[in-house]
Formats: sequence, structure tokens, C-alpha cells
Amino acid sequence: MKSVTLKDVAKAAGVSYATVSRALSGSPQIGSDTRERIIKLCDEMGYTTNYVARSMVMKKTDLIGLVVPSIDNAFMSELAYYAEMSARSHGYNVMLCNSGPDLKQEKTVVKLLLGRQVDGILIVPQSPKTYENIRAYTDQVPTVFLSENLRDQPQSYVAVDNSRGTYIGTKYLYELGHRDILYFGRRHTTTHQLRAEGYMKACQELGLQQHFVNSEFSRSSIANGYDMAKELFSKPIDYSAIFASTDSNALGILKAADEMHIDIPGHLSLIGFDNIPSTGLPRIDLTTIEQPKREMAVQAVDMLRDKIENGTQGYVHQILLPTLIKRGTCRELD
Amino acid sequence: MKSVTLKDVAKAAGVSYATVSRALSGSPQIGSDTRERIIKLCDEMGYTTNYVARSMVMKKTDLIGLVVPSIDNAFMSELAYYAEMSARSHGYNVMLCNSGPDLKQEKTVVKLLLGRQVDGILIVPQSPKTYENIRAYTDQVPTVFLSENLRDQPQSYVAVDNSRGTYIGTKYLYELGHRDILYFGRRHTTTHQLRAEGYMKACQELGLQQHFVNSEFSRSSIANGYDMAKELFSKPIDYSAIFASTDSNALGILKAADEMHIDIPGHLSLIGFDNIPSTGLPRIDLTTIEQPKREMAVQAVDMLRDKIENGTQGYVHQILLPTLIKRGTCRELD
DNA sequence: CGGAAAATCGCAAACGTTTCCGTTTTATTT
DNA sequence: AAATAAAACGGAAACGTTTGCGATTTTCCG
Repeated sequence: MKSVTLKDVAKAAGVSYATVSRALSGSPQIGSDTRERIIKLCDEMGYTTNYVARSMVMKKTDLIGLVVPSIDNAFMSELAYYAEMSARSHGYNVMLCNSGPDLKQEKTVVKLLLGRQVDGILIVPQSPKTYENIRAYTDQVPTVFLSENLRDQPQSYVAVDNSRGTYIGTKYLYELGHRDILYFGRRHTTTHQLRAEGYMKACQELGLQQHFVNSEFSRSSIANGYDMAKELFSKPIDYSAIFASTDSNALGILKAADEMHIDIPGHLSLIGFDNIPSTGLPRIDLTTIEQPKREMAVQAVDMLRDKIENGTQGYVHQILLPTLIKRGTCRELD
Repeated sequence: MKSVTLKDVAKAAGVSYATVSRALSGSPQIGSDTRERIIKLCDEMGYTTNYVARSMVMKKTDLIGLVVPSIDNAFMSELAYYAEMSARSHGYNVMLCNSGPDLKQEKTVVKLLLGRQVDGILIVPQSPKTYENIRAYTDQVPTVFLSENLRDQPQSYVAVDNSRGTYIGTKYLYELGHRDILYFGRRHTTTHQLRAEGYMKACQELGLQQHFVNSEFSRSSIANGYDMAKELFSKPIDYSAIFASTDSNALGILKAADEMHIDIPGHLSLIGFDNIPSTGLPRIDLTTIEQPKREMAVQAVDMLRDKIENGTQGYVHQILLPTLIKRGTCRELD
């Protein structure tokens, strides 16, 4: 369990450990012959530089903290995958923290990450309150928010153009012949507010009447969508399509519809938002709006690296374009 | 960006920084009055202990490395979720690394983790070769393998009783009246070898003939199962049920069956393995064998903590029990 | 061949903690 | 009240690295 240090290889090589350090770091002020000899020796002795000692003097850990409500979520785990890959390719390692459902834990992990001296923090907020919640720390360490719109907040973030997503989705339904489209979702976050707005804008342009179903539930899950849809379908159906604000909700709707023998897409078209992996499954085949997760993650770490390495102040709002994924739950009306 | 150190609050409190350190760590050799005064002061000044400096002297980072082939995978992200939560509740943070598809990268990240001085490593292997691949490092740092059986290898791991999983699944199909059950899957890892064995054992006990479909594909994905099933269904079907060695494969089979108008469960029953979240989705509703992911993750970090904190040598193989999840893809034969 | 510039390399400080050990102060006992 | 024990605190080393600066050696040119 005892690892070999610089001092050890210095002794073995008969030089000072400063020389070894310089040889490894490629300093020009070292003879190329001794350098090769030292490098070979390091390899033989199995030396790996101690990053915590290194971080201590460099005042830089090459560590970024990744905070997600729960990695156990298809959308976030995909973001995390690309974020970690991209970060590592640039020499950073990521510390993963689940912030869970409550703000207290979110604050706790951010504090923890600060103690760990991370160079930056990438956070997908668990609620719109996150911004206030961790405000005290965001000026102590470079931070970028991921996937959630902050609108006018003085914080850097990358997110998709949510408004545009629902806009193009609504337009698509219109082109399919739908004239009565129900918007199914909440507006508890800026993101969801924007999604609702995109739908409203499209309706206005196209001269469509707007139908809404809101919910007071605190989580947008399958179970949630199911419960809401059950109630919804017990009343007369005066619309031919549903725009669900999240894929999870759409999946819940699908379940309720199946149980109540409402044929999707036969009698009712359905479109979701997010393009989570499940939507592409056989028998599901849900038409939806894709968030470019890979691009989002990569841009976010690029943004963070810029803050870290160039000390870039200020903030930037990076808005990416969503795309329509046509699948099997939307039918052309005749 | 400049954080406050021990020295700073020591100066402000008019004591030595040794005293501050002791006050924070709850050392008994400090006056309760000065302790309170110092703690209050730390709070006011916003002091947080620098973990990298602390790690340096303590020779312990309270960090565990989590290596997964790709966090972008429902099964692994669920494991990761519970592992991180459990680890943090015991004072550890986790560094996440995707090892990707190739062994070289897996070795690279493990080496990296060692440089980071992690106290232990939790790894879900990407292939049976992983053991050999990182053997050089596993005696330098406590390591436990997760989710993959290593059989007789001198390494600690926690995994499900894969053999038992297929055994009970096969028995269940038998009780439903099925007499010709096709086993669909590979045996490229010990885990999958064991799954095949469980099926074989059940068949022997029940006096059933064994049917196999193997594959030479290197990844067990939906697409893979789909391709294999397409070919399979083009030939005469002389079995009434399929046991897919993974849920992913089962999903691929489902897709192929739908396309070729083979009714599941009407004409063919299907059972999977893993109980990944997608299987519980509406319209999918796949009968499967559950791996207790939460328990696996928690046990794995407990095991790792034991090695770290008590210096436990040797190795332990922790085998957990799988359970049958009855859903809608298996029909009782009349 | 002498001397100066260039090329190598070593010394030691610094990073922010924890903890051993010694010193000072306070409390207790005789 | 003096001696002794206990309690409270400070000094300083140590963890393993990077790097500025000085010291030493080599090289090179006139």
C-alpha cells in the first residue's frame, strides 16, 4: 500500500528530487540523457505522481464537481457520461454528487465540493430555487448550470431552446391536421414556463385555441402523468392531440390511454419532450423533441474550462437547438 | 477566489492555528469556551477545511473511485446512484470514471485514480479480461468488483446469484406449462456462463430438452437482440417461450416479434434478466429477473469500507438473491 | 587556453493541514 | 501555601510536490 515517491526515484537515480520532477514535467532545463534515464526509472519503479501533493502546491486540483439531482435518471446519466468523457479528455476528473430532492442536500454537496477544492462546478439544478440556494458559493468557484434555463440570472448556463421545442412540435401537429392540441404539463420552472410559451406562440400564429392541463404535483414522473391522464380521460375528449411537456409524462399518458382503451395514435396523437432513451423502445416509439445531450454536456465543460483556465468573468447563456424526432405516436388526420 | 485558511481564523481568534484545528476536530484538549468561540468565528468567516491539505497529512483522501463502462446505461447509473449516496453518508466522495469499451482506457482510469490517491476502487468490469487488465493495481489499493462474477478469482466482489436467476425463471415458465424453452444469449463472461448454467440445471431437473441460440456479437444490446431474433424467427418456431439472458436482448426480441407479427405473449412467452427500468414501462411490461441493485451497491461500498478502514485482507464473494418479477410477457399455457 | 555564456542541476521555501511534544496556566491536594 | 496534577494551548515537523534562484559544470568563442 506504500507508494513510491519522487524522493525514492531520486535516490535511485542519484539526483535530487527536483530534477525528477522537472524531468517528468518536461522542463527544458534538464539534460535529455538524464531525462530519459529518469523516465525509464520511473516506469520501472511504478511511480505515479501524487495528485494531492501536486494540487497542494499548484493550487489547482484539475477536478470538477458534477452535481445532479440523481444520476439514476436516463437524461442526467447521459449528460454525465458525455461530461465526464469530455472533462477527462482535457485533463480533468469529475467528482459525482447526487443532490437528491431537497435543497439542503444540494447545498451540502456544493459546500463539500468547495472543501475538496474543485476547480469548477457543473450543476444541473434540482429546482428553480437552486440558483438562490447556492448563490453564496457560485462566486467562490467557476460554476455553470446545465439543462435548466435561468433566463436573466447572472449565471452561465447551457440549455436547449425550450420554447422553440414546443413551437416546432406544435407546428408539426398542425401540419398533420390537428387543430385542437392539449398542452399537458406544469410551469414550475423557467424551463417549463418556456415550453408552455412555445406552445402558446405557435397556437397564436396558427390561430388555434389553447387547451391546458396543469398539475400541482411536485415531480414530473411517469406515475404523475398516469394519474393526471386517468382523470383527464374520464372527461370528454375534445382534442385530437396531446403535447406532453416531458417524455416521462407522455409515458404515463400512454399507460393511462392503453388502460382506458384510447388508441394512440389511432384516436389520439401524442408527442413528448426530451427524447429519453425509453422513447425509442419497441411498442413505445414516442414522437418527441430531442435535446442534444452530448452537445449540451460538451459545451458546458468547454464553458467551465474557459472560466477556469482563462479566468473568464461574466456569464454566457448558451442556447442549443432542439430537433423533432418523428416516430409512431402522431397520426396524420384525414 | 481566495479562501480563508486555518491561519486566518487563528489570527482573528488570537490563538495558534493548531488550536483552531483541534477545536474543529473536537479534540478534548481544548477549552469548551474557546472552542465555541472559534467555531462561531469559523462560521462567520466562512471557513471550510481544505481537504487536499488534510489528505496530504492524513494520508487518506476519503475518496473512492467508481469505474463503470458507461454511466450512460440504466443498470449502471442505478448502481452508481446508490453507491454514491451510500458512500457519502459514510464520509466518502466518489470520483466517476467511464472506462468505455476498451481495456486500455479502463487501465488508464484506474491508474489515474491511483494517482489521485483514492482510498479504494469500486469497479464494474467491462469484460472478463478486466481482472487481468488491472491486476497490477488491485494490490495497491482496496478494490471491489461489482455486478460481475469472478468465480474463483482472489478478488472481492458482490454480484447476484445469476445461476439461480435463470433457474427460478425457467421453473416459472415450466409451472406456466411451457415445455420447450429457448435460451437466448451468449456466454462471453462468467456471469453469462452462470446464467446459462442455471437454465441447464432447471431443464435437467424438470426433464426438459434444451434449446440454445448463441451469438458472436460483442455487445448485448437491443439492436443485437433484434438482429438475432429476426433471423431466429425466419425459421420454424418449435418452442413456446424464450429466456433472454438480458433485458436488452429481450427488448430487441420484442421489437422483432412485433414486426413479424408474432404475438407476445399470445403465441410466445418472453422473460428477461436484470429488471432495467425500461421493462416496467407501459406496453413493454416485461417479465424479468430482478437484480437488487440498491443492495448490491450498498454492500459493495460496505465491503470496500471494511477493507479501507479495518485493513481487512483476503477477499469475500458476496452473492445476493435475484427475484422473479412477474409482468405481462409470460402466458399460462392451456 | 582563459573566460564568459549556456546548460544542468541542487537547495529550500511554500502549499494548508494534523499531531506529537513541550510549555504555560489553572485547579487540586496536602 | 506549596507542591503536584490536570488542563489548555503553542511550536514545529511532516505529508509530497513544484519552482525560483543560486551553484556548479560544460560548452564555446576569440
